[in-house]
Amino acid sequence: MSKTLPPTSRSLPIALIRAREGVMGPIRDMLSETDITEQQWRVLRVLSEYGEMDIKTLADRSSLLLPSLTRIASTLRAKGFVTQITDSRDKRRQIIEITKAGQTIIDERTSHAAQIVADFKTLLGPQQYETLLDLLAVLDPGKDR
Amino acid sequence: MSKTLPPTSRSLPIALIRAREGVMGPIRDMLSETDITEQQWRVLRVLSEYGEMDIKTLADRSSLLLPSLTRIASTLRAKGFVTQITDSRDKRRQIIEITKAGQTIIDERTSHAAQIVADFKTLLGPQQYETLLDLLAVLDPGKDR
DNA sequence: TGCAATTCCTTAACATGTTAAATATTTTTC
DNA sequence: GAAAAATATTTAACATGTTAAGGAATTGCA
Repeated sequence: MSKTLPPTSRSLPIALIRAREGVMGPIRDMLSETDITEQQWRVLRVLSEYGEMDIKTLADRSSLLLPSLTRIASTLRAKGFVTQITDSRDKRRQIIEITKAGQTIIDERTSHAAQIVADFKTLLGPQQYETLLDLLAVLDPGKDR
Repeated sequence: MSKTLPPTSRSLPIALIRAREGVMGPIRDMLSETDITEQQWRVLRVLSEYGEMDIKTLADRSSLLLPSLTRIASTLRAKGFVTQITDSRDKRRQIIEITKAGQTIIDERTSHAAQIVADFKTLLGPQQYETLLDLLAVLDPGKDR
């Protein structure tokens, strides 16, 4: 049983952070033309893909913590990109839905975003790209979702 | 040329975030026994590994942005885990060094941290663990460091 | 040499991450 | 059927992420 940490250059947490920086760079560049953040983009993407849902499910699917999402939802509401209503059957629940304006944000940039994804697939090679996603999924604490 | 985004469940940025959550979980549990954060731990680790350095190099090696590190350094200074002095030859430069107390924080938890790393290596298999680090390195924007 | 460009770091402002506590509503239990 | 337990969300407080601007010191070059 080793008692030595790997050099920080081979540290898994740091490697994950740096890889994320690398991937998010071009995406952030794309989003800089808009007034939404990376997280707001993610939320709109999930809403666009699945349709309306309660805020907890939304947090889970967009990998955000609830307190963050509460704030983000309020920002997106102010920008007119989502609506938020109280569920009539269970008044604890907040239901979020993407608006037409929100959907437009997604539609106008889907092609560009897809190109960025394609570039990374090319960079790694399609095979290794899939391998990477599979390996990352093993580390996902909520993979039983 | 596809114009469709992958489902968010197969999105590389999201997969990276979730994997990071999974890896950081046990590390955060470990750090919860202390009063330092994950980032503060990373900074102390780098300082312990490389010795004293200017704050910019430290930011680079610990994958933090300079404004964050300015604050973190000030926190660590207040806790007595690092010292910070102005370089006498180039008075723009701030030199950070880990203190004995800071080194103790690292030493007392290295074994536990190494065990966490070992567990992930076991989970993935040593082979695939190396593969994962290699693939992540390809995405690292600063890999020429 | 003197000043404009560059470099290093900090500050500012706002968004998100993270944990804990608070609030409101529903469900359970006796 | 009312108090207790559980659930869904928000609020609070503090740390970090991110981009832009500011301040101090050094460098480059006319």
